[in-house]
Amino acid sequence: MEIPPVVIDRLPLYARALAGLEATGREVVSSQELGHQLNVTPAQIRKDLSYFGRFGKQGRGYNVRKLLEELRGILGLNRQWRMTLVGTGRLGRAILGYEGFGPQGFRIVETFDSDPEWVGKEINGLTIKNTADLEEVLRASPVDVGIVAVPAETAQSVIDRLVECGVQAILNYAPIAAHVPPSVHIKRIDPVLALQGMTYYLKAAAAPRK
Amino acid sequence: MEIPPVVIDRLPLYARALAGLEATGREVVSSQELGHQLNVTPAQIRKDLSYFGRFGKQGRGYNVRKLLEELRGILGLNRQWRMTLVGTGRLGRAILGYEGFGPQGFRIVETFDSDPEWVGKEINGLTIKNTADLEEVLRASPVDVGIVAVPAETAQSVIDRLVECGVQAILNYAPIAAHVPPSVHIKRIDPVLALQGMTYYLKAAAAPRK
DNA sequence: ATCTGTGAAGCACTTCACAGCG
DNA sequence: CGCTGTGAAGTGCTTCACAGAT
Repeated sequence: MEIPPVVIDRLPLYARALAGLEATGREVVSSQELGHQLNVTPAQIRKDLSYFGRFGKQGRGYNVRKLLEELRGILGLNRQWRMTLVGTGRLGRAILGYEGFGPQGFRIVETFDSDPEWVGKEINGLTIKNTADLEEVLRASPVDVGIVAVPAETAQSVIDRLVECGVQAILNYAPIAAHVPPSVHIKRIDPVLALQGMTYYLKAAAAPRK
Repeated sequence: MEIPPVVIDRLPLYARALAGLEATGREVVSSQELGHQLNVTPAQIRKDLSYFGRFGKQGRGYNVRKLLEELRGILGLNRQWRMTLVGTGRLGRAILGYEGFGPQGFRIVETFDSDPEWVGKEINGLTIKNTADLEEVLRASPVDVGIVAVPAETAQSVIDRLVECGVQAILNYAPIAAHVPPSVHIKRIDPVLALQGMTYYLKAAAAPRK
């Protein structure tokens, strides 16, 4: 069956909430309660889950541990995912230092920069390699995900090369709308776009200028 | 007229592409070319713009400078927006150092932390204030946007307090689904969710484990 | 001849509403 | 009796297709 992409995007949200509930020792949860916690309608949650199976018990709700395990299986969260970071500028180094990836099974195992000043240096236990050697390094040490944190001008070419290396998922921090073949998944992390999408609604009620 | 939210989210994308074209001296662009650059159908672009007016010339396309100016006006990108950052941990400090906000008119003018170790210290020319004094500080120095970079446990309470201070837009880096009144706009920046939404598609074709 | 602006058609996602099970 | 699972109805967004402007 073909699952709507929006559904896939909500599953990690459910998984995270369930992990929180499990940590508190909660055993059962209803779609109503989960929905309230996540700002999602209960019907939406039930419909989303119904694409994958029947995980609940009528009259009771969902077993927290069991549903979490199911979602982890569906999303592939039970594995370790190998990632490469390209670009070790300010932003790239912040990504390298981000503590949020590891606990969720995402590990940066290779990192690249094109500045000779940085190549060979070590950050967080990783030696920065030369972007020129990307293909060679990734051939010996394949990764599942590419993280792009290079300037806008070089981002598309870096993405092309990652795709050429067989990388199927890319997290793009560069402010460009990248082109990738249909088989490759790419998501943009772009705080400026997020802000600009909100200012539209603020125009009328802007805080007094100082 | 009520504009679909997805339309608003695409406008900043158009504005960015137009700014790029303007920088190269381009005077006219068609919906076809813009769409090709951004992976958006030409019809979508024309429809989106038609919510706000008739900016193009039939047979020719859109004047780059004029359309960009229109979009800036619609989105409120011609102003300076005052922001506050709450949380100066690793992530918060990276946000403070991010060079992408300033050129787009977004300026962090107040920053807070609850750790006495950090309060009073100066980063990037900003003195870190005590989160306990949030209300007092923002009363004297109101902001348009709040950026939340505190741990998950305290994020909701910080968001509540920002809302109480009249902040109408929030950029949330904490891994929680926050609750805000309908009048407040909030967007999540969450690379882990983004990754988890892609691994679903990778499960089948994962790179060989090392 | 070309490209916009736009009603109308089409598609995708969300919500409803209720049968059925625990 | 409560809560799931799910067809069917409803909603909102996208794409089509073409009249009309230059």
